[in-house]
Amino acid sequence: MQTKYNIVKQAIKSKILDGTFQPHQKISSESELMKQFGVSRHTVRLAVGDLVNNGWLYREQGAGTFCADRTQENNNTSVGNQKNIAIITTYISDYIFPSIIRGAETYLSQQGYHVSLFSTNNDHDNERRFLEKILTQHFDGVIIEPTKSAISNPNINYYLNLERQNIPYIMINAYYDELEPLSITLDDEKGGFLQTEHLIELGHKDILGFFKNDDSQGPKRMKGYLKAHRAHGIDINPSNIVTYKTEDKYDKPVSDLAAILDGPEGKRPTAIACYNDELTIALLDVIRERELNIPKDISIIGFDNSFLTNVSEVKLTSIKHPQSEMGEVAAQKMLSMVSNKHSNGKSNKNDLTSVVFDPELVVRSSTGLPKNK
Amino acid sequence: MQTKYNIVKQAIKSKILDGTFQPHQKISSESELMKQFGVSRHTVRLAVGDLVNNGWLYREQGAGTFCADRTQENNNTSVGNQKNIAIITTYISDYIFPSIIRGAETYLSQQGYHVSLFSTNNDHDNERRFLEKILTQHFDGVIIEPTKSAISNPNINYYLNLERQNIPYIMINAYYDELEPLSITLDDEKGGFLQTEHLIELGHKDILGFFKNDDSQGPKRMKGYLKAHRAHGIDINPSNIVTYKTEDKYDKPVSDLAAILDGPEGKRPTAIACYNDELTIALLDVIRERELNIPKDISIIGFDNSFLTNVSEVKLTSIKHPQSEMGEVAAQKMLSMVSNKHSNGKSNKNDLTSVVFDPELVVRSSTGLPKNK
DNA sequence: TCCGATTTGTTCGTATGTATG
DNA sequence: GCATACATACGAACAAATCGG
Repeated sequence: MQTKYNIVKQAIKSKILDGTFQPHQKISSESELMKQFGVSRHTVRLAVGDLVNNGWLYREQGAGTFCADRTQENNNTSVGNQKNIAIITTYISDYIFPSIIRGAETYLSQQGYHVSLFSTNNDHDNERRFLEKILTQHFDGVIIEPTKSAISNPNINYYLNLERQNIPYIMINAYYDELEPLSITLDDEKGGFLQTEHLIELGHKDILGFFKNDDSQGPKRMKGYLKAHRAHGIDINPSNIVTYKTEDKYDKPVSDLAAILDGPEGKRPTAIACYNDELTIALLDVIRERELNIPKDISIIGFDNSFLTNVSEVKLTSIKHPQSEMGEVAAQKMLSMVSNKHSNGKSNKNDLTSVVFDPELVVRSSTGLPKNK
Repeated sequence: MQTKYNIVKQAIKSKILDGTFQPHQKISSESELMKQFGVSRHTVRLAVGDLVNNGWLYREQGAGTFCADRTQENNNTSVGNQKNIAIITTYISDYIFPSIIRGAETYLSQQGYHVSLFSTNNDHDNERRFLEKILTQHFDGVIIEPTKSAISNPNINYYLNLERQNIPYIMINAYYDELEPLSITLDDEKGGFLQTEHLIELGHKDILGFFKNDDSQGPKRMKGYLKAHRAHGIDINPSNIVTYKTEDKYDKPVSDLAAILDGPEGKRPTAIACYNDELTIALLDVIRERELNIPKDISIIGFDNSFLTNVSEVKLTSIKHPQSEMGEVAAQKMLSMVSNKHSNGKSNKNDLTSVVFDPELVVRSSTGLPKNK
């Protein structure tokens, strides 16, 4: 329910949580807020009044409204033995995310932790909402997959606030470079390299590459693609690289491939390297429609070695992603960070280093020798 | 300082303290208070709003303002704003479960609830462990998908204990018959009927049916399969029914189908009705290996209308399962049960009835006319 | 010390939206 | 469908406290 006073309320709360308003600092006056949000004084007072009631602000007649100091309000911190870990991912129900989550959930659950899941649907606003929730309510730690990790993140302040409040967080799959956080990732560049090298070694020289470019995995995989070409002394045709954003994933790559396949036959690529298996499955339909045989007419390789490699008539060659293992490792690290926090200080330095998984090539039937070889 | 709203406030508070207003009793309406004290509505709302904030009253739109029950609000003061709902399913990361969970999680999260997930992996011991946790720690409600709902449940006592402790629970997908709980399900029998009837109407008379038999959905879908045969006056070949347990789902149906397809051609069924899409995808491989064309040589129909209907070269005809909608409805009902508990008693009877979703047939390319027709 | 500008506090009026019974 | 009751929102006025000059 989006009421005006609620919008004002959330906006003020956000500014407190992201550190714009520091404790005991004066916030905007009522008349300023009226202008800012284009609402009546009544509405502003409702919003501010709510926040005062919940301990976020305090008012002083004649002086102004001030940010409250919530530093040690947490008398309820140790609500018994209720330990909470949050997992934030872009999606929870799609593709390989369920596997990653399961790996973490199983471990955390066994260790007696409560696990809360949130999915940002690749939206920074949602990410902010959840970070606010974590800062507000009591959580012992967060495992987070960054949203749109390739572009600069508007919620950096919230992460810094997590650090200030001593709430440990771990990033998986990717990380925001500015933060240099503890992270559990796959070596995406090497993965992209293995993908392309496999095709090159089969004899392909004209390899179409599809890469998502709004998370940081995409550019890294593309870098591997380029490196493999260079390492084998093969020229790269710039038009062989197609990039797309998450919101276009259902349309752009499909129509781009269709255009290429319907173009002059001589210029048709003999192989395709895909950002992931999900895209590969989508592109299969384009190839089928044109009655091209895989891998005789065209080879195609996926990424992540997900369950999707196995659902179609063509079994996909792919690159192994640790999936549930990644989740489990993240969970283990998280718990050792949580216990370190309590035992205050030094610990196994082992536990506090980032992990980079090594990708492996898994060959199935979607890749083969090029036609004219 | 005697402000008008303070006078009103004190007067109402007095009536609560001297027992004029008993817990859950409706107090005077805002317009009545306006008359009584000769003040504006705004002033009344200020006074009442303060009392609501301090837990003396609660308001219900359209109904009135009521005296709160402050009898055992002791622990509530600090922990009270942390609302916890548990979701227990057999799996969290597989198949359609992520979608169901997402539907519930999104709604509960929006309403400010804290959601904890647990997966039993179809094991009664795990189910018991989680129920113990819920009984021990503070949870406001549970959304649960029964584990092995077809066979008698060893944890019935735990459910009865939930009732005794006044912790509301809702079952989704299936329910333990003995408990007669509030449940959100799909009409599985009708789904099975639609599946089979679709094949019969296409002209199939020899229809192989695969049904899981350790959850209650399986037998119901099978019942629909049988009913459709009877409704169309078609004899049922007993050997056309294959049942399997969850732990055999990767082996038994596949080997059984292989044996049948490798048998005498005359006795080969012309169509297959599957317990769900996941099984359907697995069986596709068996059919492909024998180079049979779908749907020309054999039709196959799935169940749940999951994302798997769309990943293969053959797009699966299936039966629609509400998935995320089921989760959301369960979450809504859960919250109205939780709030009823607090306002103690009467409520919309609407909210407290079970929901049975109506399945729909979704036709794609995996079903067609039988060969000799 | 007083003034005036600013800021929050109290109070009234009015209107429309939405849930309940 | 209708009356009732609470929810949201705009406008206006005056009071009381604060703060810099």
